[in-house]
Amino acid sequence: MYIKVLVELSAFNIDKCFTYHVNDGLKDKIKIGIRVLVPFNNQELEGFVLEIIDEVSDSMEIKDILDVIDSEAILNDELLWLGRKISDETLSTLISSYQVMLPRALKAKNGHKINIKYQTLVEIDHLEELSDKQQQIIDKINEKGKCLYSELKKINSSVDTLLKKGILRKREIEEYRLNIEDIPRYPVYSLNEEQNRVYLAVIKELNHAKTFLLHGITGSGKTEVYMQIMDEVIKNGKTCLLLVPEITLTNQIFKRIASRFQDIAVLHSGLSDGERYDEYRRIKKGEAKIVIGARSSVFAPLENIGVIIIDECHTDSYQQDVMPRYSAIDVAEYRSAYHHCPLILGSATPTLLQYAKSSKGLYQLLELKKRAGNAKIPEITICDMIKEKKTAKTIFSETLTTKIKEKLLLGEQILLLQNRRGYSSSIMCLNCGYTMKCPNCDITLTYHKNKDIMRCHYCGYANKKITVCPKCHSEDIRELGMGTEKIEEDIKRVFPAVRVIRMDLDTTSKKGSHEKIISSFERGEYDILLGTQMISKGLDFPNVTLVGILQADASLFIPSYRSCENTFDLISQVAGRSGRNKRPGEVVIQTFNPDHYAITLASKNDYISFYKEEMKNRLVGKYPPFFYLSQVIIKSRDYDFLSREVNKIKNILESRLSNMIIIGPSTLHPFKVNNVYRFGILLKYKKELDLKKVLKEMINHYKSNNKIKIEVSFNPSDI
DNA sequence: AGCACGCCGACT
DNA sequence: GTCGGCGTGCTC
Repeated sequence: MYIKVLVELSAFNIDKCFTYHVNDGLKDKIKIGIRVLVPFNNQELEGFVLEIIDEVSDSMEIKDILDVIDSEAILNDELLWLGRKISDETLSTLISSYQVMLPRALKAKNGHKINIKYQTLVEIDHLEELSDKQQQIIDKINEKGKCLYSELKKINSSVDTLLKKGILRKREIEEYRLNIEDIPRYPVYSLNEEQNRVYLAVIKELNHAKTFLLHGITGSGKTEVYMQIMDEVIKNGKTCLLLVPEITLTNQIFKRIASRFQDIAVLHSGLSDGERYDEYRRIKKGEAKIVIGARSSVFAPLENIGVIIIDECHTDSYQQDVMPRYSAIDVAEYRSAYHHCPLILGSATPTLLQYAKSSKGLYQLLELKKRAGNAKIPEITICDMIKEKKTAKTIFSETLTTKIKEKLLLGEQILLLQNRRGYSSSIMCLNCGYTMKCPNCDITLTYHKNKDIMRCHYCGYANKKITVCPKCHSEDIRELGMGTEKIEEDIKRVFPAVRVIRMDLDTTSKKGSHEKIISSFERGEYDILLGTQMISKGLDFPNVTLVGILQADASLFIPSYRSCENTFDLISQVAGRSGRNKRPGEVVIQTFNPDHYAITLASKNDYISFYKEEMKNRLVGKYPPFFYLSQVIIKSRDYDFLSREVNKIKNILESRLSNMIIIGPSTLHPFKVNNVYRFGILLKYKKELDLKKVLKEMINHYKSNNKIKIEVSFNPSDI
């Protein structure tokens, strides 16, 4: 018996099956989709079995596999197919496409072992005449149905005697590490007319692979609609997959859904490897009816999927920006086709591309234009910081300061958004203008005051803050710009009695800290939640009646064709956190550009006008949705070699691709990450034609050259 | 001569 | 990715 094995290494030149021989001892254990251990270039590597064959034709040297790792296939037919599809569509290695679908415990990778935990269950085998003490044990088992050995042992030690006599027997069962604490009860709302229309439209298509765009303003009750659809799906004996942008949201949404449904699994980056593996096994065994999770949960090994829902579908966290550069939304479409089930994309601010697709009829548009219940749309004030600047001594305008004081008196809560973490955005010498940069990356270091270090937000490099300029030896060093850390300091200065909690990448790096911050704010232990964009999406705090956006311009002037869209999204989303309950909400937007259309239209909650306005710019600039925009990324540690090669690549692309606007090569930002230099070539096109073929050949041509790496990012969100 | 280091091709 | 083969260049 011979097998074709895809080994664990992700490089284009070995991303193919290698043939191995299986000796008779291991023959019976071989299945397609399991992992095996194989010798490979004087190493031992793990790999996936993709094919089983009886004979080999030519006389190449074939080695024996060393061992079989799994008893059951970890890649089923659907996942095997999905992996091939993703690798074809995104020009990623096949192995990376399979690895990304699996929890760390099941990836083909030699080294780390993540165990399954077991518990010992005690069951009754038969009955006999027993002593009182012994009878106590039997009664306990009868009462509870099943009992753990450890529990019984606590009652009295006769359990061991009973086991020895064979009256009781032990059985090992798998233990799941994730413990769900008490789930609060959430009310079941009946759908209003608008919601009901959406519900019925989806229900009608439950057996079809149809994609819906649910455009519902913030607070319009999308979650309730999702739940009622899921209810119907489960009644039909099928399963549901719900994707949310990040961990912050998983827990909040999880609690709401868990209060109504059973058999839910969660998958997100906040879980330990062990917990994640447990959740994965529960799903695989069919014990979970609903899976809630972030991007990679789109690969959850659910069978018989009845609906896939992607909440906040405009979010760029559904795009992975390392190999395989897939979009969870695309993958969801593949799976919806496979399972013949609907896919619902929900958002208050769909991307222009998504909305354009719905106007073209590629997605069926569903709308929710009213807030659910009696909640009102928040009142939004735009605060012109040019006028305010004259009087204000802090980053807080007078308007915002007054409103914060008001809300504090009323005992209501406030959300403040500052989309930049750390203390200051950079450190500069005022004498010579020198700014501190990361030695590995082409990026200015951010000052973090509480640890008194300067940190690179790309590679994590950290160093003590300088007091003397390394260039001119001046001691006139200043911090420029403001991050959440500095704002927190400011808040404490301006509002001394206020209880403020900060939520950003730095305060949420510990496991479980997301949940801690959110629930303590929810319980009213703090007045103000200050954070980066991680507080902007989906959170639902009934007592928040004021949202302040401190520097709304920050996202407006980053050099991206999507900066206006991003600004509009951010304002709309965070504004939507205000006044979600009985009391009306307010929002203050601080900006130096009070007349910018992204800001004025967001303040009026006018998505359609923004869409129309922004579409004009996209047409003029030949940007999506009018053109596809993709990027060829070329990386090397060798700067000279790279700069020569990128021009060659551009020339080849130009000669091979017609009907395409080719821009570049230009340096990516940051140019250098972890001592690897990076160039990008932009491709704008209306029709793909033979783009993938040409790019595949390009990758093929360079695959044996390990000095240079080429990757392609189709429709990336970050340019 | 002896070996450390970098480059490069190959890996079933 | 990482092993080994080979060449270069430095040191004993």
